[in-house]
Amino acid sequence: MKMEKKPYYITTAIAYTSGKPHIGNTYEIVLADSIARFKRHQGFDVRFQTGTDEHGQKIELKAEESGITPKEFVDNVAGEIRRIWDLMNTSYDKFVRTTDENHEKQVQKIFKKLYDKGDIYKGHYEGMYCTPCESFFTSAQLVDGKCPDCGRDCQPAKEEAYFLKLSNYTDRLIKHIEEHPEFIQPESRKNEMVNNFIKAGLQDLCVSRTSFKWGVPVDFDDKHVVYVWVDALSNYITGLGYDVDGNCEEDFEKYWPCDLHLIGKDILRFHTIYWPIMLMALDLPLPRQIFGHPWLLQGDGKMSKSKGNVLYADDLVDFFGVDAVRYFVLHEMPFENDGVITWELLVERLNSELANTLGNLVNRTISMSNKYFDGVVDNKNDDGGEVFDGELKEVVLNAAAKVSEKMESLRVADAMTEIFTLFKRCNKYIDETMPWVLAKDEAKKDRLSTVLYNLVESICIGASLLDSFMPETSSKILGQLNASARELDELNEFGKYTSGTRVTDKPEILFARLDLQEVLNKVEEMKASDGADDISYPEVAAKEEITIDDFDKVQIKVGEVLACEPVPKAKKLLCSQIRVGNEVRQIVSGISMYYKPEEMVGKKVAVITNLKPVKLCGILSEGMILAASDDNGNLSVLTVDKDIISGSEIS
RNA sequence: CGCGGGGUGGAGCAGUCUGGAAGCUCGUCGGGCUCAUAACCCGAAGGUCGUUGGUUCAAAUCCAGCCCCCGCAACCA
Repeated sequence: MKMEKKPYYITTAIAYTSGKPHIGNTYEIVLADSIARFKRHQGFDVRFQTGTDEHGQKIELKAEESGITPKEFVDNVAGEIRRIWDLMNTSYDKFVRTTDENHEKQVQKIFKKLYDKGDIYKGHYEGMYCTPCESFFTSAQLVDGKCPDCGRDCQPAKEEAYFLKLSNYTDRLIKHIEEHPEFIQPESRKNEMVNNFIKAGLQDLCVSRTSFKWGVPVDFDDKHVVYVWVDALSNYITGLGYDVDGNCEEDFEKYWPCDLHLIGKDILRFHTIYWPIMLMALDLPLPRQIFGHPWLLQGDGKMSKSKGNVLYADDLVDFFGVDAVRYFVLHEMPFENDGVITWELLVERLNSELANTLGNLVNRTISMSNKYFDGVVDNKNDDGGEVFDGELKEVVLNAAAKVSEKMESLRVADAMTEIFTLFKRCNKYIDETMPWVLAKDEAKKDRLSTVLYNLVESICIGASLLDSFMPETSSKILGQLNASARELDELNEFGKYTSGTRVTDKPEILFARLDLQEVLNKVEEMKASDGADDISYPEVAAKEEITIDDFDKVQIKVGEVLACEPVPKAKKLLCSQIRVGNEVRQIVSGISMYYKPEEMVGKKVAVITNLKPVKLCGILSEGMILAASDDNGNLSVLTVDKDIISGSEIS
């Protein structure tokens, strides 16, 4: 009788559809995919869900800028995201969109139910409000009492809003976390959540907005739309066919509670506090585990278009192939700390592990089989009286258990290391047994055949294990060996490869070595061609028209920088002494990221001289140096074209 | 004293929770081998584990102070 498969439900966070996902976003889905695939190999009935979060003001605005409807906008981006997920060969079972009709309907019902239960109540969101921007800010966010976005005045305002009451459930949540140590992973994050947020006292969560329309409407109060969290987090249950009224689909009964929510560390708070509380309010069981993975950073940390170091999955795939990219993000990411991805590192990994260790192993094994036995791999059971076979088999037969052990604690990178240990052992075995020497001795023919059989069999086991992480490579290898994939529980037996099978006579190179310099050159070319048709001029919101009299209120003069030094304790500020005519002013400017103090000295710059002095970081600033800046983090101070005496008025 | 993360051979990291001979990949040097994708295998050099002090028979690991780096927040007049 066949055992009923145990269900296993894994999700990624749903991706926000404000733009094309970069390699960091892609990391999460690949990580989830490797776990999902492995669980399937372990015999679980896996449900793997991902999707897109498509509502919100930002999307409403972006769509407006592009002159299309929000729905058209998110359809585009969601399609793009799905294309990349598919390109990465991820095996999700369900792609949920928060604009799905069913999702929206259930979100409304969830909202209503929580309202009826009293877990959601109507209140007021208070803060400083900028009318033109339709945005609330806390007073701390304001810049000199003005809107940080547009610089205009803000008024204290109250907006009607619905709130999720958290206090009803915090005790239960703390208890749950304490009783389920595996609930929040990695563990270092657990303490952060409990100590920093839960025990510090939770503020009720604002769950509706009236300031934009692109969202799920609150059906009993049409001024409001449901704000991000109730909408987005619900996807984990609506995607399974959850129904508030109890008419849930079979999938929901089968797969909920979720076994693993895989998310970025930045949204751990929402998943470990608000989401469980929502579930408690709905009388649903909590997910078993939430894992906040680290971030994949690019190059020297910051990514910016001007530096050209934003990496996208599809570009990387063009260069290296899907599995090399999967290998990189899965194997080169530290478990808890952020990882770094660069072209240099990718090339290095590709060459050393994939091309040298794995690709070359498969290639040399197949070549020898062809050379010595016309491709036929026979097990003659001749160990040549040596210990090497036993040592090889021990490593090979232990691999599956070791991989499983690592995967149990979600140590995906370590699991892959175990597989490569197997392949490295195979390379060593070749050196130990020296098939080319055996080939010269007719009497050693059976031994030679056995050696090659052992290699092929070992590679089959390794390739089968590799399937969860690099599915395409796994099937390529097995294809070349004319072998079929094996399930995990078949990997603890050596000798399942059918003796007498013929391997391919045309071994395909699995991973070609790449020359770093060539890759870097191509990357430059790519950037250049991207840049050519993609110069993005800064988009600066137009200000209202002014008269010459308005302009005349501003006094600008030429000032010569006499001295300049950094402001202690301030990161961005430089303090300059500037001669303006016959006076010397002290001016503080936020330019230290772009100019060294000594570079400033001697420059003749444009200075606004009749600006009300203020203190910045405790230092008096009597004016302002004019500078231009773009969206890509470049800044340039204005200087005079021909030499002219300091103090000259600019008009 | 804003919040957080980190400082381990030339580079990138693991090990830190649960003290007990300092490990992995790349690079360098030497050797072996020629089946293979200038690949593979073996060996070596190279680290007072940021710093100071404490606990201990024993500290990269636990405790306290300090220094430096990176995000975020704040200062971009």
